[in-house]
Amino acid sequence: MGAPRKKPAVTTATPLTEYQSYHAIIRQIPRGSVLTYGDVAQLAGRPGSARRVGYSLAALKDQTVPWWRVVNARGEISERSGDFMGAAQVEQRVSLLREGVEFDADGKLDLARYRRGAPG
DNA sequence: ATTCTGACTTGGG
DNA sequence: CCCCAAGCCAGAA
Repeated sequence: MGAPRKKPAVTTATPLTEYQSYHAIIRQIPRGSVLTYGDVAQLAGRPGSARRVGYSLAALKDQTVPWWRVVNARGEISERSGDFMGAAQVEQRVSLLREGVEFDADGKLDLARYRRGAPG
């Protein structure tokens, strides 16, 4: 074929980075509901990459992402590194409490109840 | 280019 | 209930 291919005149839409795809999913979690890291990874079509969902949140700058609605598979708020006195964990818990999510004495929430798509 | 790092999950003992 | 090993793989240095 004739003309050599050149660079597209207009920048093609950059595909979402993996992190952005996780953030897009997290943005859709309704108030008062949660999703686990594994759920987010799976919904993004990357089962097995749960860990990286957390990493994507650690790198988060976009304030519109409700990061506090993501908990681990045991219904707990995960610890992060470099979190002085667990301040970030407290912040997450308070945010969820404000949305009506209740925690038991062990600091765990009932996934069967609050996980997005769960009854009740 | 290469190496190191995780806000996790699952399965097995 | 606890602890551990393996799997995951894009970013950051």
